[in-house]
Amino acid sequence: MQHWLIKSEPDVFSIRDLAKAKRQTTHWEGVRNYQARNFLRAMQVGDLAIYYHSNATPSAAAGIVEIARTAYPDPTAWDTSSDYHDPKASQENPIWSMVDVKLVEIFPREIPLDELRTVKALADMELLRRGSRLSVQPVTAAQFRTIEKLGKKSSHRPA
DNA sequence: GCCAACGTTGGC
DNA sequence: GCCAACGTTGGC
Repeated sequence: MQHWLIKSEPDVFSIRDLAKAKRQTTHWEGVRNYQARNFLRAMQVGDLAIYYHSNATPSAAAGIVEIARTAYPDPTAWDTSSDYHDPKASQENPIWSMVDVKLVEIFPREIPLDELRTVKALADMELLRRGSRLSVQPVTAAQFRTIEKLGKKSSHRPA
């Protein structure tokens, strides 16, 4: 099984919006970067992903989702009324892909970016690289487990 | 809202 | 194929 990290701006679609969605599942539409798209296409049903809130106050790892459907054409690409419209895309040549993701859990405690940066086990993560903008990225199983554990911790204080 | 870093576009 | 100009991302 593979592990991933996907970014969403909570003002656009937060993990709480996902919790309210039908079957707690949504289409991961709107990816318009080739590297990110190729990662979407590599996803398998059952893969797990960290749900990261970008452009947030603060930006933070917010929970976990699982891949519920492998990549298929993203219809917003050829929808002229969509914010994600791409004039080069069409039904015959979709160009862009999306997957379906299903909520697994909202962390009891969000892990802010500031804190992620202090964790040695996460030092090599793409997310933490200076200038990194990739919205869909692989993480190692070890990195995934580290973030999962941090999310369960109630606080920094001893229990 | 600012702006650094990055990806894409298009002229040549 | 180079690279300047432009648009976007995302932290702050």
